[in-house]
Amino acid sequence: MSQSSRLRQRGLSIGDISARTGLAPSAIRYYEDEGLVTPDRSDAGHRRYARADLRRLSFVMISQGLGFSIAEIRDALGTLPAHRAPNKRDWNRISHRFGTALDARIAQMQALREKLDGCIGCGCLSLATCALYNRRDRAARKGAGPRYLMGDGVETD
Amino acid sequence: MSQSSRLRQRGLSIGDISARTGLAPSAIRYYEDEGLVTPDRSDAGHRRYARADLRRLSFVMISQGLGFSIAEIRDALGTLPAHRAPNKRDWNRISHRFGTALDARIAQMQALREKLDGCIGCGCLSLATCALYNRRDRAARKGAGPRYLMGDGVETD
DNA sequence: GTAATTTCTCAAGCATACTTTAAATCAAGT
DNA sequence: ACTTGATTTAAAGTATGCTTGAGAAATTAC
Repeated sequence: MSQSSRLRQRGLSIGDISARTGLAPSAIRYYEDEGLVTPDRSDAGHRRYARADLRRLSFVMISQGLGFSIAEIRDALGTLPAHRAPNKRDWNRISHRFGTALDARIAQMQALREKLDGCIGCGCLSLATCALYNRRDRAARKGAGPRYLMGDGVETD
Repeated sequence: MSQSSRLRQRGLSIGDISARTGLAPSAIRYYEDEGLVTPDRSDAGHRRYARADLRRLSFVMISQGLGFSIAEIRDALGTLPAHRAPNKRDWNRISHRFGTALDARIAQMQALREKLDGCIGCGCLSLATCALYNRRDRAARKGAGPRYLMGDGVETD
């Protein structure tokens, strides 16, 4: 590791950030392209990150893990104060917001699960009449959307 | 619609299937490329579907809505009897399997939600130490994975 | 001082799940 | 018969979230 402890002139290098977050440098650069972090530049044009960016990026990782898209994460990060490092209170507010959204998703999955149960029971898996299968449910999915947290396969009982 | 009622010589056209399932012809062809349906061909090379394919495709739609990937759906369909039209019992079995997988996903989301709560409480959203943020959780996501059911944004409380 | 490592940018590639487009053929209606 | 509409193929495009590769410049290590 370059010299993460001395912090060089100003800030951490992308390698330091990569080592500390576990994110690949390419991913970190991609997040910058997407506006999730905006590091300074050294005289030579190398990225220099602030310590606060570590927390910012870990929020990104966590949110990704929770299934939120880059766009959603960008929006959430946009609510953080611009000219001072976010504090604990700021992060709690933003995390709480995601927690609420997560609850909504869980509730929706449970609702679908119950509908599926209904379908299993009545054997109606036939379309037009099936409660699982209607425009509302399908129209609710927009774009390629965020990824699933657990891509676990279908396990047999 | 061509002549869906008379069934022509043998089976339904892709247009009939599209009209009945709501799927775009391009999607239906794509599902064929992916091995989810294997229609016959007319003398001229046009696809001819059996009635059983309607149920098969609605299963695909429902499963997609539940967040399963094409690969998972293909695997599940692979367990259906090959040389007779699947009956109610077959569909129930396969649906039940997906229901179980869905339950597992819900449970995992709830676990993550609880971890997030813990993080909000302790303000630990800092990385290495955060329970939400570890290789296990992240490694569990494979590939681009299936899409979310509801791409609903983050709503404010 | 020199070699090895890191970083830089930009473009292209990969996976998933499709849609769109183009040019051609087939089927249906009148 | 002729026109309109449906279907065919293969290839390319779209969106998301990155990774990989190439070539060059900067930095670090010895």
